Amino acid sequence: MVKLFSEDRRLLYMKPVEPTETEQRIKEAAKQIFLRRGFDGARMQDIADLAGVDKALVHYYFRSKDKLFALTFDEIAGRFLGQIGQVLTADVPFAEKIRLLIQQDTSMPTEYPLVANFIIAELNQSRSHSERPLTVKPLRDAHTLFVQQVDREIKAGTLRSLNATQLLIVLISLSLFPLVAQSLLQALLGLDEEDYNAMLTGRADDLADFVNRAIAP
Amino acid sequence: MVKLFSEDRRLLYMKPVEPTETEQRIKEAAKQIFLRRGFDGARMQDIADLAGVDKALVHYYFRSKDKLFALTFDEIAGRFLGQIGQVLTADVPFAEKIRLLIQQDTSMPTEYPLVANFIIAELNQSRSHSERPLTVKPLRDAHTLFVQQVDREIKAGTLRSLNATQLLIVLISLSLFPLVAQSLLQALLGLDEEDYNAMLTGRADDLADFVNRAIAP
DNA sequence: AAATAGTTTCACCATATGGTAAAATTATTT
DNA sequence: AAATAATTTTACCATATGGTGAAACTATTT
Repeated sequence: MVKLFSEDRRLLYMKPVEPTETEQRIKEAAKQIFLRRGFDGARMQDIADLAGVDKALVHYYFRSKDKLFALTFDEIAGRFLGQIGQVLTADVPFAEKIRLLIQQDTSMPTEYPLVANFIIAELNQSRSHSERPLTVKPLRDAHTLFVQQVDREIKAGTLRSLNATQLLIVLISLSLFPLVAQSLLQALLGLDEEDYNAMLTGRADDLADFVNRAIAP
Repeated sequence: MVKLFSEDRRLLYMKPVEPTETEQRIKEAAKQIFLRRGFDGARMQDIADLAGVDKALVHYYFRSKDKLFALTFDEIAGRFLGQIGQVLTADVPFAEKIRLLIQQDTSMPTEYPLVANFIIAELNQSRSHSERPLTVKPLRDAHTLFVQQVDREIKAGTLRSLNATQLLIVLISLSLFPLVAQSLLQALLGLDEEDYNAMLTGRADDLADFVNRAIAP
């Protein structure tokens, strides 16, 4: 039996064999480093160190920094956007959906703000997006669904007439900005991290109430 | 007459003589580069090129990348935060203030999103803030004033009872997030830059209306 | 005009960094 | 157990990058 592509299987664009444990460790390390430092700030050496392997191994498994980054970015962004999309398309009453959207973001593991921030920062550097709009595709569908639901509710008279897309932007803004701009807001409000997080906790209900008042017929 | 500090006057922490035209060009170039690429992505060479001078001159005037960045950051952040603070403390009716807050952000020169983004990104890298909380001081005052105004309005019955700080966060979120996360939202909504900007334009009135409904007694 | 001070350019350095070839080692096949 | 393939380590390389000293040049003083 002939083995094609020997010595190089990690580079193929087909699902390779089981990912080694090493490979996983490197991936996880890459995630941590890229998340915290961004593409430009990340060092292949740091990733290797965190994974406890030699730098050459990182290249062995992922070829280049760009490739490793692309992979990492897609994974992070995919999960993140998937979550948002899921809520957006969830089959729950509208008022509840608002609470969910906001709550999910403000009650997430510590990593979440990093994630939101990372995605936005790297998208803005246009390093990641242009070639891979795929990640965002499911979100676009979510958008469509959301607009439909809003329009339905408007027709049903349970919502005042408004632009669904604008509402969506409002909701995402309210839920994500406090995470993305945590450092800025902390400074502005004069809060340390603990106080700030305390302030975010339990905010969902108030915010949902806030929004519901604004969109009531 | 003895001249102290010869050959080195640019490095003193006292207001030096007139800033040279060259010095200004370098500062402006630094602003552009740092704004677009961030600290890690910025290259001293690029700054020099953009300013049309030799790289050594950049160091002559500003010593190190860190120093140049610190200077640039303070200037950018100072102006930006100052603007927000100004609106926050402006002596206008409350409803109007909301419109102003939102409008100023959505009707600014193209540079504005970059600025907001830059500040948040660099603050998050904690590269800039910890040593220089100064920049944010005026904003803290603005915060205090804003809270007072809201509380006054609540007592006067023109506002329903709510947490002023939370309201402030809402307002800033609504105005800044669409700028900060433009790339993300564009992708999500499937809009190109032109469409996106069109969507933002004229949004202020609707948003003000939105908020006013939410906070009406 | 000589001297001094300030500005700009040139030629470099040291180090950091992404990346690689090849040897060494450890599975896996046959 | 030989042979083959996959993994890991070692020792590098080329280039990019922040930074600097000194020469060259231009203003300013005296």
